[in-house]
Amino acid sequence: MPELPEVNTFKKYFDETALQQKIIEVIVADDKILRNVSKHDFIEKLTNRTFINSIRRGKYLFSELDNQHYVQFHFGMTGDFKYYEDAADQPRHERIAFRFADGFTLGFDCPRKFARICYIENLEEYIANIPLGEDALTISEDTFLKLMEGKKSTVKGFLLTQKYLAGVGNLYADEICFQTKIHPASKVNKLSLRQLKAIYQAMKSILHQAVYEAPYYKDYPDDWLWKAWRKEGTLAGKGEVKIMKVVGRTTYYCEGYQELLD
DNA sequence: TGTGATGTTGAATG
DNA sequence: GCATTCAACATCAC
Repeated sequence: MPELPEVNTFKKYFDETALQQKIIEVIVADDKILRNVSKHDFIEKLTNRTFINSIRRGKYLFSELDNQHYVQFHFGMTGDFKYYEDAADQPRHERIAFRFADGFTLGFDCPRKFARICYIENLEEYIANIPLGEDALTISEDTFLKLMEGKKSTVKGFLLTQKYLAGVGNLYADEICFQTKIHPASKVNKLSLRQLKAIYQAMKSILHQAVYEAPYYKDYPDDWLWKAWRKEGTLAGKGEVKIMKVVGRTTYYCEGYQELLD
């Protein structure tokens, strides 16, 4: 699930459940998703600490501890939080869990272990050293246009590259292309300035709607490509929905409706 | 049974 | 060095 809007939902969930509570126990059932820290050190560093804040950038969630260090949560493809009291509610693929003083537990569920959890002592320095662009929700049009300038990659490939801008994933990239009537395999350097600006505007509008107006997929507007997602067929007045691979990712687009500039 | 999945990365290539 | 592509990662659902 987790692209920018979903991670934003995770942040809200985290803030509502985990902040300002003493962590009395850290459970590491599987240390595969711990990256720069050993299981032993992670447990030691977090036990008896308290989360006091969280920051989202792109698809990353950085949770601040009361010693000004941070825990990074990246959800990979299948990461999710679950806050529960009864052990029977423990998620099936819980890899890491924090037990709080109030008896509740925040579990990090992740069937496919593509998630990454790190311990960060200096957040600014850390972010400066990973290839992570500005957040897609707040990046300025000027910066966005400068980034796209002269790029030979496909539009979709550009939007998915987190070092350019952080937060757009496979499904939102398709939606942005659909709403701007641009084929996802079009080359960035073949687009007009008007089209580049349209991509920026569509990205802003789509992410904004998803973050602020549609907390669940089912709430998305009916005219989004999403509604036709996962099935090929005719989209009223817009043509045939087709599936192809672009930069190795499954891509939905509307043939004849989205212009291919190659 | 085989296939593919909403993400990232590091090696390979141009 | 830079831009870009692609296989690999681990597991499960269809």
